[in-house]
Amino acid sequence: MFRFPVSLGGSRDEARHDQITPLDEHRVVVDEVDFFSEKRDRVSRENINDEDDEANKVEVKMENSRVEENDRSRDVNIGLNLLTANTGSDESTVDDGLSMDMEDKRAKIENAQLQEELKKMKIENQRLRDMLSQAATNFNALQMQLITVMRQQEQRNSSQDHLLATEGRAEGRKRQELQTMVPRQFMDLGPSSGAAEHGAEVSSEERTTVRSGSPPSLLESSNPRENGKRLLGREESSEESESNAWGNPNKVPKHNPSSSNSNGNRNGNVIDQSAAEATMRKARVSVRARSEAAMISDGCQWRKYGQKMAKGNPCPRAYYRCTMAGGCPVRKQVQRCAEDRSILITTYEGNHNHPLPPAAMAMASTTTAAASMLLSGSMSSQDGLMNPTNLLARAILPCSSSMATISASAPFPTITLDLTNSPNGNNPNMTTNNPLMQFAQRPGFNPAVLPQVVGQTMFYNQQQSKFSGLQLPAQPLQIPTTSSVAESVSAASAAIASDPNFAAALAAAITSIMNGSSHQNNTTNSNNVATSNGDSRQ
DNA sequence: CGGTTTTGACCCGCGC
DNA sequence: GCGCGGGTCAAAACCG
Repeated sequence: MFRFPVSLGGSRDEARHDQITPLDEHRVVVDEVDFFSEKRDRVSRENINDEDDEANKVEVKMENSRVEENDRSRDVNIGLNLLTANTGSDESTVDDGLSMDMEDKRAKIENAQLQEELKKMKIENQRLRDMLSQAATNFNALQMQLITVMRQQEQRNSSQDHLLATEGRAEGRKRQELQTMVPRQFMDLGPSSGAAEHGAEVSSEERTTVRSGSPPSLLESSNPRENGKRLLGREESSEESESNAWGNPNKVPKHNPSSSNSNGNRNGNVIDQSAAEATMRKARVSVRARSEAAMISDGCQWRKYGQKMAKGNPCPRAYYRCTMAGGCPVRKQVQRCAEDRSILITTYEGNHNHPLPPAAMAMASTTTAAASMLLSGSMSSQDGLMNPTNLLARAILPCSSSMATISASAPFPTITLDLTNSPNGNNPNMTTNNPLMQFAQRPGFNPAVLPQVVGQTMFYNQQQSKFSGLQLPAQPLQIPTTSSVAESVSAASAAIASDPNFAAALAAAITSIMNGSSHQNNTTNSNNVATSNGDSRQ
């Protein structure tokens, strides 16, 4: 089991953890558990030698092989020096005073050698990180292109259906055909594509407004509270559309007939869509982790804005808001588990509308991917059978576990990622059958990084999810954990990429998605998950 | 002095 | 309608 490093905490924490037993007195408390501290420390250490590394970095990017040659040449030189030192040490039998000097020289040379190696490792580390970042960027770009193409295809299909529907109304002999056509539209296109009456037009409108968020009028009309004093407090800027869409996710009515009234040209299908997207915005990802700290560090900056005593739990629940960017809608709740107070439950809600530092990407991607899986599973059972994400989930997560659970219970669909699994896990065999678990067993695997790979795939499907209610399958998600929670993105990605089982599963899942894509639509051009979830409200 | 935390009050949804 | 619980606000206190 992973034990988080601990350090002395402040008086505030002592007050918060008044439940600590005397047996725990010898245990020190930290302000924060930093899952990614190792990574950050590495970055900060590298910054010390930034000037030295810069020149090398340039050369690394230009020609890797040259770097190796240069490094090799350095090694040669160092070796020569060492040989000289050794020779000197041989002479030490003659003169002890000289021996001391030579020992010092050798130590210095070794030190220099170690520093050289350290520098090389830093350079390589940086290069790998750049490569990973570049790969992720390329992947996102390709993903967006794919989504765009598929949107265009679906738009054409919608147009054809729309044309047929119009003709069907004009020609009575085709009505029977039309009756079979319209239901298919609902089934294939989903609420997000607009109903048969609107077809591609609505789809086009969505594409242009998906990033601009909800019309302020909609928010005002649907939420009288926004007209009051609370509107003055924050997210008052209509330009911050994303924050308008996400700023008050809880304030979006679950069933919002007024929204359809405010958009008089929308039909009932859009109402379903609105409700579905309201549900989407309410999706939460809960992370359970063992921690003595008051809050896990996920790389983001949070501001506490409230604290409440939750019923049935002696520990207060703290409410945090992301302060990395103005108007960021992401919030999280932190509470200790009532049964096991060493477990910290952090519930994330919303998606960031701003760039994240690398240290924050892991957790953010984790929650996003988990929410994606949750949401993509929140579709009708009929569609769920054809849902590639379900196939993906089956491929990657073939066996059940209690490590993560999906809850459709009101008021919010929540997926819980349990990172507290003990060594005596519930089912030790599940690691042998599950490629994900297998590669997760590797040293250096960071469970928080996994969804950066898997989640990207899920993201695509998230955009296509049809919400006809929360008929969530009992499809637990397994996010395993190891002792090396703070490992780097590079190590995990390399492990992922090098695992043939995982690669096969992922390839199969992606293939499933591609094959099933012709039946999907309503994708967005945005890779900003913060907007993709929240701004498509109509 | 600006940002954060604390904390009581308020609002809203939901169940009875 | 009322009470309860969850979530949020915002003024005051706190902190670096």
